[in-house]
Parts: sequence; structure tokens; C-alpha cells
Amino acid sequence: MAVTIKDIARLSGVSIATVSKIINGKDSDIGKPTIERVKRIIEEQNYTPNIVARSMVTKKTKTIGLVIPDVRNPFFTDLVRGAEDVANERGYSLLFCNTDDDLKKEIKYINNLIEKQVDGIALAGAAVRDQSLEENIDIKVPIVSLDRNVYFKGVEGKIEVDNFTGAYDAVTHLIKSGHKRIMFLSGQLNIKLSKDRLEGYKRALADNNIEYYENLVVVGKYTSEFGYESMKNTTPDKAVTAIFCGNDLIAIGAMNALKEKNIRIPEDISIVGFDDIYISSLVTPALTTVRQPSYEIGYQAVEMLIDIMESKKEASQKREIKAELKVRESTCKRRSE
Amino acid sequence: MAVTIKDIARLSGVSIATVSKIINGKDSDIGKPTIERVKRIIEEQNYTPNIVARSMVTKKTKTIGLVIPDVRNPFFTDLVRGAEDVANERGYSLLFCNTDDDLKKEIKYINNLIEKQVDGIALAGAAVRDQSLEENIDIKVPIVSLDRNVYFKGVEGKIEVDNFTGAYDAVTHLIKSGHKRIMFLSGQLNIKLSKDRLEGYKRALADNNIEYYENLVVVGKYTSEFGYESMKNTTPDKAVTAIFCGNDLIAIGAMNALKEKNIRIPEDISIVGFDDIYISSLVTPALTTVRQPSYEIGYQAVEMLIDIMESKKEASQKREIKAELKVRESTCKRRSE
DNA sequence: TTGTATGCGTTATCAT
DNA sequence: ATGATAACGCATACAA
Repeated sequence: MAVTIKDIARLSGVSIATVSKIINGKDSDIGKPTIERVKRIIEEQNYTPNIVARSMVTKKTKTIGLVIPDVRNPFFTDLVRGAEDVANERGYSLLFCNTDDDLKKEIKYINNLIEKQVDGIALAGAAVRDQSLEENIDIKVPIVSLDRNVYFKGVEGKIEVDNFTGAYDAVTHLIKSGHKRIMFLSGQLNIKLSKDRLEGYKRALADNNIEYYENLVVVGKYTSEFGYESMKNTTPDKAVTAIFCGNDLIAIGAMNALKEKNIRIPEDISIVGFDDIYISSLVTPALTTVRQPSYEIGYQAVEMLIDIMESKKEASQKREIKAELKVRESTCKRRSE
Repeated sequence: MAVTIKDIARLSGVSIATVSKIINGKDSDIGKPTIERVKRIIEEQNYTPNIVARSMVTKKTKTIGLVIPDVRNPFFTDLVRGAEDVANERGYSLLFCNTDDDLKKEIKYINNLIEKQVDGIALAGAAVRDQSLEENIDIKVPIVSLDRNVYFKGVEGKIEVDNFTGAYDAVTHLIKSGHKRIMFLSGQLNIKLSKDRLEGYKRALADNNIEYYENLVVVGKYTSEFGYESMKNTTPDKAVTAIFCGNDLIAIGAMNALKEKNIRIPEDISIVGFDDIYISSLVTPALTTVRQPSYEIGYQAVEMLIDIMESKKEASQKREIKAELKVRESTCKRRSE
């Protein structure tokens, strides 16, 4: 049987009220000797308060639900760490959920989190959503959505990445380097971030008076397999001298396929990715990419969430995060012919 | 105010005892119509039971603490996912803690987990430990330690990887390919797994009558930087034709340094890593490595933990997991001269 | 300066 | 077939 506040009270010869006050630092009007005695006994008994019981009365669990598609997606692993770091700094714990981009699983997890009385939820929603379904789900705790749009009632904060500008900058970089015929290996277009990146791509072309060709855009999954296959199976148009990829995994897959075909990077084809995951600086040539500060995204999301939770004042916030081009070795000026 | 069991009882015109029974499926002797009515009202009111309150009486939180050094370490990101998957399958939630390999932080987290009344803890301990300190800490919930040794009282299960054999197999592979002078870029030797890998390396040499040279072993951190620097700054002995690396990150760093020096892999030098992290099959040449099934390790650890928690019978288990050599492109037969 | 009493939302025992 | 009630461990308003 674990030792409880009652035991401490009995052993110290005081009431549990007194012990409770001492534990919670509300001991301003309790005698010094009593405080010391009680603290000694707490120490001796190796007593730790039962936070579950405390939560019953305070209505706060000091716990946050973190819901993401998959930690193994390198973008999310850093994000998760950022989230954990703030949570810890602020005295919160993180309940950890992977949805595999499955809205059903996501909703199931969220319900479980609510049953467990989390104080708030940080949610990177599944890709494919169902607005009319979600709008009928009223989540009773504050939610901050990150990176992906969600439609649940009760969403009070948003952290978004400026994908449009990120893509725009990447493609502009290629154009400034002399590339004109630029492929785009895009991820699934049913998520907003993909659409934004595509728009950035288009706009950069337009702003430089380069015509947009639909058949230069190939859509697939955000995996290295997609990148590999799409370069392996179809030889790109001879005039293509650069490829902009929806994310780094696609880019790396594409690079590997091109290497196998003895197409040199960047001399023959320049490649740009998106995300700047850990591996991108380690491949050869090191990948030019658009850096998403995923650690900071996680950090800021949970920070915003806690701020909202702790002072219901400034709810309904939105913060946009810049994505920054990192030029490395997979891009170069196009050789004039 | 959230709707409680009391509200459901009132609205259904029954007692809370009845509602409770229905919620928990203990409704064998409750009337069909009552059950249906209550269930309807629960639905209507969108009621979810308060698990915190339930935990007060059941003494179970259905929550497990997962303590690891850092999710960003690719070995742990897969492990975490395996852990989460079983937890979810078995109806548990995961409280997620990163210790940064800091024993103090680890102990702080564990105390917090205990205060939060977790039913058990899965612990990948910090590298540097303090046996005499730990042995005085009696953790009141079941612990399963994974991958790394810990000395807390209350550790009831262990999942370990056979690092010795993994290293032995890797080095034997190199020897069978004709390599004799094999460097070892080891991680910090104050953790058991590093020692085991070193022993595997030594034994493989010995079993093949190859002398062990201490200066062929370089010790550093388990990072790509260490691999890179140690190959960048010192040119390996001409006779060295193969390098065994303590993990894949070291191997990839080393590969990059060698490439910069125009040393060909595997033609000039063969390289073997350890772990088989995601990136290893994506670099060029694809890395030959010893695969640690990190997802399975996480999965099995938490599975064992739950088994121990749910039936205190077969405590004190130990399970050893094999590490398997994956031959890819970074190793080849040594050219005879 | 300290203690008494109530309640948080639920489960479980024992009645009815 | 259903209900009354104690108990879980703690915080807090109020009393003393």
C-alpha cells in the first residue's frame, strides 16, 4: 500500500489539511517547526502525492495530448521533441498518439485523451479530412492545430508554415540559376500544404515569364519510393535541368534513381527538396532544400497551447512560420550551351 | 460543466450504480429496456466517463511511462513507434519522456511518472549510470528496461540486443571478404552495448587469427560528426581496407569524409555500420550494416511490461533479440594484389 | 496556527 | 433488477 497524505498527517501528528498546505507551498501561516517536521516525515516516508487524486479536485491533469500522423516521419520526430521540451519546461506531461494519417484513428485517440482529462491537445491532423463530420465534433478542451488544417469545433490556435513562399523561393532559386524547365514531384494534393507548394511553384514560374506545363508535375506520396520510381521508370524530358521535390524523401529517392542512370547531380540535373530533415545534409551531394523548423513548430505549438490553457484570454491565435531555403550541393548554375 | 455519470443517472431515472454497471458491461442482470434507455441518453449527452475518477478507485490508470534518451536518435524513433503500437492495441496510453541521456533528468521523469500513477515504465536508460545511487531507488511500479542496463530496484524485465554477435558477424563478414586490417570506429565505451560490440570485433579477429591492434580502434560519440572528423583529420593507415563503425551515423559520416578525399567505397575501403536506420539504405552506396529491429524492441518491451503488469506472475523476464547483418553496397571483396 | 468537513466522479459491495 | 453508500487521495472553504 502506498503511503498517502493521511499517513503523513498521522505520523506528523497534524491534520491532512496542514500537510496539504505544506506540500503545495501554502504554508505562510503554518509554524516553522511544524513545516520542518512534516517535511522530514515526507522525506523519510518517501512520500509522493497522488496526482490522480489531486486532479480530481483541481480539475487539471497537467497533461497534454500530442497527436501526430507518425513519429517516423522525420518532420514529426523533431516536432515531437520540440513539443516535449516545452511541455516539460512548463511542468506538463505529454500523452503520445500516432494516427497513421487515419482520421478515424485520430478521432478515437482524441476521445481517449478527453476521457483521460487532458488539459489540452496539440494536433497535427491526418491528411484526408471530413469537414462536415468534424464540425459536429465539439472538443471540450483547447486544441492547437499544427501544420495541417482541422475543422473540429474548439480549435483555438494554429501554427502554420508558409509553404507557398518556401516553394516560391526554392523555384526562384532554380530559375535564377538559369533553369527553365523544372519538374515538380509533388506529394498528394489533397492536403493544403501540397497545394500551397504547388501554388508557390506556379507563381515563381509566372513571375519569371516561364510557362507552366501540367505534365511537368507528377503527383505521388511523400516517400523516397515515389521519388525513386518516378525517376526510374520515366526518363525526364531532355530539356529538364532541375527538379523541385515536395519533400526531402522524394528528392533523395529521385537522386538515387538518377545516380543509377549515371545522370550527374547537380551538373546534369539540379534537385531541391523540402523539409531539411536530418539526412538531407548527409547524402551526397548534400541536398539543397527548404528548411522547415520542425522542432520550433512543435515547441511553439505546445507553448501556445499552454498559454491558452492557463489564461483563457487570448484564444484563437494564429502564428505563421517561415520556411527558409538552404542552398547546398544538389543545385548549381545551369551550364550555358 | 462536463456531464457526469450523475447527470446520466438523473436523466435516465436510474441510480448511478446502474449507469456504472452499464458503462462497464456488467449489465447481465439489468433490464434490456433500462440498458437501452441509458445508452441512448449517454449518446445524446455525448457523455464520456472521467477516467481520472475511475483510476481513483480502480488503482489503474491504463497509462505507461516511456522513457528514452532522445526520439531524434533514429534508433529510438522506431522503437517509440513500436512501443506506442502495442500500448494502443492493449488499451494503454503512453506518457512520453526524453532524458537526453541525463541520469538526473531520468530520475526526475520517473518520479513524475510515479506521481502520475502510471501502471508501469518502459525505460531505455541514460548511458552513464550510478549503480550505488540507483540501487537505493525503489520504484514501486514494474519496469522493463530496454537496450541499456539499469540498476533500479523494481526492474522486472529486460529486453536486450545481442550486440556481441552482431558485431562478430559484421567483422567476420569483412574478414571472409579478404579484409585483414579493419578499423573500428566505436562509440563511448562506458555503455555496455559499446563494450559488447568491441568484444565482438575482437573475438572475430581472434577466431580468424588476426592480431588485434589497439590503435585501429578509435573511440568517440555515436554521431556522424565523429565519423566524419575521425576520417577527415587522420588518414587511415594504407593497409586499412575496411572500417567497422559503432553505428550507422558514424559510418555515414566516415563515408562522406572518404568521398571528399576521393577514396572509393567499397573499392578502396569497405564500410559496415550498425543499427540499420532509415537513412542507411538511402545513402550511396547503400550501407552494409547490422540491423537492430528497433520497432520490435519497443514493441516487445512494452508487450512484456503489460504482461507483467496485468498478471504479476511471471515477473523478472529477460529476452534477447538478434541483430542481423544486412549486406548492401558499401562492402565488397578485397581485390587481391 | 491548525483542524473539520465537504466534494471531485467513479467503482464496488451489499441491500432491497 | 436496481439502488444506497462507502471509499479512493487530495484540496479547500470555513471553523476554531
